[in-house]
Amino acid sequence: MLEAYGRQGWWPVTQSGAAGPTYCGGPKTDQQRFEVMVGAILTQNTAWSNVEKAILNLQQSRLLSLAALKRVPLSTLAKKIRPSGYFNQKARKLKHLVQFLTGTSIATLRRSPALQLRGRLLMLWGIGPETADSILLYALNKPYFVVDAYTKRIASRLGLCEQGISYNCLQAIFQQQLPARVRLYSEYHALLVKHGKEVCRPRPHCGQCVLSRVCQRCIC
DNA sequence: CGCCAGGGCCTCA
DNA sequence: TGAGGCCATGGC
Repeated sequence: MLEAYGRQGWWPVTQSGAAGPTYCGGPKTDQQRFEVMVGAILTQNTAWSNVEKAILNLQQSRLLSLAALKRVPLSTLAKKIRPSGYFNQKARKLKHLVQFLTGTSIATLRRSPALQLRGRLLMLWGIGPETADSILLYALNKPYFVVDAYTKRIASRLGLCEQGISYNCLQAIFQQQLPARVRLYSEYHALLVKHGKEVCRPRPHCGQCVLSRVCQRCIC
């Protein structure tokens, strides 16, 4: 996939001066780390293009910061993130994230033990395993492999697992087979998303699939 | 028009 | 623990 698609440089973040999101291969500042966490919640079961609209709204309203999100009323926040869907739920989820981050600094979070940190994230209302691992990997640079719907679909079609495999089991399969390196996990997940979006779709385009040689579902 | 998108919570067996 | 309902917008 890397040969076919090239480096993805996830997670996409906005950059002052740039028109759209940029892919710089990981967040450089606490502001970008915070933006990754917000995006991780907004993109739950939602196309990223819709998340971009919501993040742009937040940015133009000067709401894309911890302090601003703390102040803004829930109903106002919900209106701003409307394009990302599930906006009432997601507004509440962002408030819970903000409450969590108010207790510590991002620097402190990055220094704390990864396993304990994951547990604390999972305690938050609105953060499940995928969102927690996205935050851990892409915002805090902890080596957790992110499993999503694309990952499950591709892995099951390849014959690596059953369709109904649990999150933790599929994550364990990847983590047992790969060295625990942040850059590797980041790029691997991004490539799976790219492949799942464009080729290994619900109705797969096996003719253009670079994995067809090793795929059990391929009829070619 | 229907399907799908980088889930998670709640309820009920 | 697992299946099912619910949350909601926008692109194709």
